[in-house]
Amino acid sequence: MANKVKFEREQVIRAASQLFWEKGFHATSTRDLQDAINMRPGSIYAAFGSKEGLYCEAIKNYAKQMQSLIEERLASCTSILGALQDFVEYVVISSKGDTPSAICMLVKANNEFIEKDSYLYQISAELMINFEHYLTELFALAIADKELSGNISPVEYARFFQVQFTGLRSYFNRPNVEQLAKPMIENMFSLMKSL
Amino acid sequence: MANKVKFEREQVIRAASQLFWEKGFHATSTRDLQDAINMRPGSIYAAFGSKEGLYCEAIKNYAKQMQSLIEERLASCTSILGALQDFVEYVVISSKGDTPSAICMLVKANNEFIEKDSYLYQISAELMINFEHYLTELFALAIADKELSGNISPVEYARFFQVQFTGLRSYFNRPNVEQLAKPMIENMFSLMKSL
DNA sequence: TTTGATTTTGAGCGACTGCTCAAGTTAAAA
DNA sequence: TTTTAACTTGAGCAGTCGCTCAAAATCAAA
Repeated sequence: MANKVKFEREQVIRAASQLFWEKGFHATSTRDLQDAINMRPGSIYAAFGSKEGLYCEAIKNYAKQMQSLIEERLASCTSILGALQDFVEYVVISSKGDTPSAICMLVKANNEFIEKDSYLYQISAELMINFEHYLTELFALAIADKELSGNISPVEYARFFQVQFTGLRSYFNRPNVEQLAKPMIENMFSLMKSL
Repeated sequence: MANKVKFEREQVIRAASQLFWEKGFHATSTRDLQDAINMRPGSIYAAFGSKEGLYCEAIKNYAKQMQSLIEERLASCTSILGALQDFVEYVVISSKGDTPSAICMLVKANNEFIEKDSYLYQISAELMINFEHYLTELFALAIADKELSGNISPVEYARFFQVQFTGLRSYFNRPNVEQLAKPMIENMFSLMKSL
């Protein structure tokens, strides 16, 4: 009995994610979304409940995609720091043209949702904390592999990475500075190795 | 002949600036502004032309205020780096409670206005470049005063500062990390002195 | 083929947006 | 005191917002 859903959920969420990442939550209208994911209001609200509900799936998808970018590079690199540097260079430099924004979607969310007890703020904060935990594990491995000194703890490396990475992405979200990216990323990593 | 304006322009712009800084441009409605600056639509549009016009004045005011925070500290400090560290500590730690957002208003603007040829994006980009120039001059003085090695150029110090500062403000725009701010800022400056 | 549960559609609701402008108020000049 | 140009007011316009829901379309089971 019954009918079957005609849209591909994963692919709809990815399309929505791109739009939300580019424009932010407030500046993205439900009409924009309808066009981007090719669904009518009724279907969208049946599937996701609200604009917030769809955004929620979208930002979780973003975080997952970010993590898999690292995982791909860990699989093909010999060193953890090499994989991370590859990742940073990809995000800040190579992917520049195909990406909706230079700025991390989690950071954008964190900036946009000012009510700290709102659901979407808390989701974005949680995803950032998860990412820091993920990085902390990686840096613990890097210390164990003698890639890093271990003079500071894994979580301190993770914080250092987050500050640098966020700062760099923000810095390169402006025109006419592209050629500075490579050397500044190299500085970031040589600095980290000297800690 | 005629009547005189009854509002104090500077003070109105400051109030608008606070609101825009907190909520961003899109999420601030003209009704919100009316309440915040205690003016009716007719007067606002006579004085500033549009919501954009008022935002423009507001963000310029923000940049000026930021610069005078540094200047105050330069006047009362013996060293340039000491003044800058004071400034960073004030912005990231001390002012936390009285401030509409932990994030720099210029950075927020840069994130929000995605059309790179829009007037407001260009204003925000210009103000950031001005700030970098200002920092560059300060670092040139710091090198001349032997506070910094001069192994890298003043503009490279300025870029380093911008990346760190933006990254830190972003990092501390979340709950339960306050006690990390002081040591991380100290690391930032001892790192800079070791470059 | 018919049935009937399920999904899709899109007109349109009530609220809110940025903004306008005719009417009212003010105060310096006559 | 009267005049009159400048300023303030707020009802309300045209457009957009997030979202609903009755009607149409779809397809597995009977």
